Amino acid sequence: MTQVTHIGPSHFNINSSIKTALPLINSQYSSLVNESSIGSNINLPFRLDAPLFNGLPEEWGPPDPEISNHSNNHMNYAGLTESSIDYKFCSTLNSYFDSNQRFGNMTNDTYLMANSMASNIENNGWHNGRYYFDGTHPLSQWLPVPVNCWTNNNYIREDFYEKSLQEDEFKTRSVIPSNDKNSANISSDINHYKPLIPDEADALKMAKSSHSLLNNDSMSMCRFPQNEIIMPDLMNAPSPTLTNNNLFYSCGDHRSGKTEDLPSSDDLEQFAKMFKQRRIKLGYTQADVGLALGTLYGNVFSQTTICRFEALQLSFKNMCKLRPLLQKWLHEADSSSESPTNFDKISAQSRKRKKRTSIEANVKSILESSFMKLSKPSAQDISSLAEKLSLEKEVVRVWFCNRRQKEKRITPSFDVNEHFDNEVSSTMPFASTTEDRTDKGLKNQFENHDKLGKSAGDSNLDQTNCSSSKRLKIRKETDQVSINDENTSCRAEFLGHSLRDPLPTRM
DNA sequence: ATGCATGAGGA
DNA sequence: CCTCATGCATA
Repeated sequence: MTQVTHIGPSHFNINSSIKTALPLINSQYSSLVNESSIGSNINLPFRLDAPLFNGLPEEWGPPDPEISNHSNNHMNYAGLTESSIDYKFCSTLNSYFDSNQRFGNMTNDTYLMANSMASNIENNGWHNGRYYFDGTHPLSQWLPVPVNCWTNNNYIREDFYEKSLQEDEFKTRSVIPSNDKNSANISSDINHYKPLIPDEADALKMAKSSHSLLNNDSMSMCRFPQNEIIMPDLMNAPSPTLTNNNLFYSCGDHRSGKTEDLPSSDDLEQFAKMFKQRRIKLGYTQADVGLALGTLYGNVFSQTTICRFEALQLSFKNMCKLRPLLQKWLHEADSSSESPTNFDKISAQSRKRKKRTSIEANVKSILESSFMKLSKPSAQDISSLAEKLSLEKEVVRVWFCNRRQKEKRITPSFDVNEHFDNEVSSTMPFASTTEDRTDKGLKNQFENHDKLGKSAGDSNLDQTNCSSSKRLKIRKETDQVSINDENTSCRAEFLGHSLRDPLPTRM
């Protein structure tokens, strides 16, 4: 099922983006709810029936009175200027992007908002100096400012800000500098100001029971032509990538007209994340899923495999293969309100398995270092190594096989390497984070794919190769997006932030 | 969640 | 012998 929702145009009147978008969102939402299959995923950044203040969700709360005093702008809403409201909107979105449910629960309305903000930024001089540039205000921290202009207690003057936009030192600002003493009190928590998030069940209930609310004036207020934006299908379509110019999709590979729609690594990553989240919410274990796949589609899988899928620890190809199955299962599970089903145990146990040999740490590290030197040792290499380590040759051989396989996973774990990487990583500017590792792993895999793609005319891998390279590219863009880019400026931050900054605390 | 293992399919 | 998908058994 490909759910394509047309709304539009992409650049609807932004000056009142929220006010305008709300009814539109609501109408979108109501139609989404009719699509039972995805209804349960809906998660709005505010309650649909939230009391409105001046046309905006009241739960967004009152402003900091002190800050409002500083504003010499017309107050539209609770002391915030219209632009600030837009900004809040943006930060709300960022919070969503940031959170684990970045894509899993992101819904069309969110995309709509994102697009609204992007348009706003692009077309309407969104950052025209009417914002609060005070680091203490939750809204302001998302704004790009030159580092040297950022002070905690002063507002940046409009002209200063304008100027800053021209300058190279323009930096994104997603984290309040720690060397600013005054900012100590506003560190991480406020730094990721979070909107109130409705309880999911409530939101759904509300949505389902309030069609009237959604349908009447929202629709009539929606005076936009219906044909420009194509909304992504949340469950099936390639997920959006916020790193490129188009907010709405990171299309498959279109380079050769054939066999497209192989998911990109991003897609897989997002799907896996979403999948896990849903699975847990639905109360299934990894093992349950594996068995269910058997009863449903004849393909039983072990807990291990499901686990690895969720952790992106399979090969790219393997991930691609499993995804549709899991997707299908998710649909089933999502729609049928049944609790975990009873499953028929399949108990065909084949011949006895070799007792698992456990390799000692020190031995392992020797293996590891020899792997670094030579990942594919010859039979002789293996024998001699085996002898040296007093291991069975077969064990060593298998170890290398497994090690190579591990190397090819989408997200290889680097635990074993750490020991050897110490020197390298200590020279790196940042502590090694999970994300770093992920990137490293991904690159690794891509490199492999690239090689493979070139060396042999292996058509199987061609596609893999494409998406991999693409992904790499995207990654790179992401990395640079905040540095400088004429037409990205604000937008870049908006988008870039969502992919790179630490997860918010509350949720 | 992972380490060591199996077995199919390929050169 | 290798790669690849996959899983038992265990940390």
